[in-house]
Amino acid sequence: MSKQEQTAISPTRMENYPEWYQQVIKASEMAELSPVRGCMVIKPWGYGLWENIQRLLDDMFKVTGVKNAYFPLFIPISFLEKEAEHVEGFAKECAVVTHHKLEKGENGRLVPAGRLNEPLIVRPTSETIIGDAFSKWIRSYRDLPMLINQWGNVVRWEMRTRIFLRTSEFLWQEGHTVHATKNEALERTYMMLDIYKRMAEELLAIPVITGEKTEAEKFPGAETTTCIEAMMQDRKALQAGTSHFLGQNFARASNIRFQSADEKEELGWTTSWGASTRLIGGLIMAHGDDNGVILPPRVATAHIVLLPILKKPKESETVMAYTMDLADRLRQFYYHGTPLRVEIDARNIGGTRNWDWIKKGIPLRVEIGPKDIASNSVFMARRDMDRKQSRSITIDRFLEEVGDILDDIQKNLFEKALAFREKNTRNIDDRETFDAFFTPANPEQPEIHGGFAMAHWCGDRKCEEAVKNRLNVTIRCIPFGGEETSGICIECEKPSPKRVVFAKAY
RNA sequence: CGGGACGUGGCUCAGUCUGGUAGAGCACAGCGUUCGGGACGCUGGGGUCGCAGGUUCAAAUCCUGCCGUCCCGACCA
Repeated sequence: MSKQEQTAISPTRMENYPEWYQQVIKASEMAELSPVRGCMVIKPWGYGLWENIQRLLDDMFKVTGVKNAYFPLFIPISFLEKEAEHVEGFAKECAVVTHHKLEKGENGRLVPAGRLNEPLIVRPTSETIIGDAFSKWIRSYRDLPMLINQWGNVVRWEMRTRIFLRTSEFLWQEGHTVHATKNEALERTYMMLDIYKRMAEELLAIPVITGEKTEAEKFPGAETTTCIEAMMQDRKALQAGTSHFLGQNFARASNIRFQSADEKEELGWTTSWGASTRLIGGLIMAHGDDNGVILPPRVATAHIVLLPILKKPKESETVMAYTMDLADRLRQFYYHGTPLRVEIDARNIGGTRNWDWIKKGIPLRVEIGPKDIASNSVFMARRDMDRKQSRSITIDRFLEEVGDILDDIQKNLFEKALAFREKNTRNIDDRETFDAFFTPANPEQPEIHGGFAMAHWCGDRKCEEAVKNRLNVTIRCIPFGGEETSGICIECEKPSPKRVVFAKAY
């Protein structure tokens, strides 16, 4: 065997990024493919992340007055038909329920029977069915704003699937609100986008750009779609959350009307906003390295694993007792409002045990052996640092500093990701440079290339499409903020007031 | 849905061209020796070779169809 440093994940990110992504998920036991085409099984280590994201996001929503509710999985086709653009956008990828029972057919196989009068679709999103409820719930301006969120699953029949990033069924949250005025609805749209930005940056440690989608990229039926866009380590963009201003389109379609203070009947103004299990894919691709996942402490399924060094039976008893006691003490520590999540792995399987946790990306590994106990210390390794930087630390200091250490990991991950994005974001002003930026040296086996190109765009859909056809590069968003600098469109050279974010995307 | 590759124990793959009814490494279980360590030895369990037909005395191997996975396009969170 060669003695050179071997990575736990093969291939490495540089060698083959898509394959690395799949191997990381397998090695970390976060999820796996299911027997159902395009659907995944989320395993405990992955689902734990989702639970944390869910809880923290939910808290942020509730602070702004949002309440949770639940609406049906099935939607009558006639509901989807109500909003023209909406149908256009989703009809192509709907799972349709046409029967309500099974009967024994030939060969004893079960066959669908009992055809439904009106087929149902499995929700690809719930604007229409929630709109229908809202139309009944809302009578007067006193009922507004209506602020509802639903945690659930949706189905979109995808051509090509990728675990966590694009599966036929995925878990998400969809918020739906109704307001008396346009401004209030717009305000809510931006408020929720800001929550997503905070969630991504503060909890997932993923820096994001906020902005507005172009006409071509916006949600079917929306007036405007806003989004957070993150850069993955292959320099592609990932849309990690969206918030839509729906104008009065869905209010009209679902007949959401209210009586205003001056006794007039008016149409409501609605918004919707969502974030999904795709976030987990983003987390993996933003922070993972060639040894596996690296979990940001704020959402990590577990924060710390205790690894007792068990040798001789006599010592083992002491070491185990000590380990259990340390676990208890750690669990009494509150990290950002929740008790530390501590695992104990007492398997006596040699170094494999350590590597299992490295691949899973747990922020802190703590070894406890007889020598540590004798010196009142533990041996601690941080997942965000080199393995050789493990160090001995006294128990007292560890207990005192554990929160700071986790915060430091969190901060370190964010800063690394931010530096990476900045390194791979460029202002580009001419087409030659632009095309070169997005063209791999070896098209047969494309190496990691490109990034975010901040370039001028005239606003014409045709130019956007031309770029997409030529390079498979799209406008990820028209970023908020940023200075208004006039320039010329990267495609047609007509004047443009502002740079937009061009990138290849997931 | 188009173009390409692939489908053999849990994982990675050999065997397929030139049919003779399954192999390796890793993982798993037991025992022992090691061990602040991705250890080693011995022993053992586990596969009707994606599915369904067909050709043949005989099919993982040849033929047809289907299903699934991955990559590249079209579509999308």
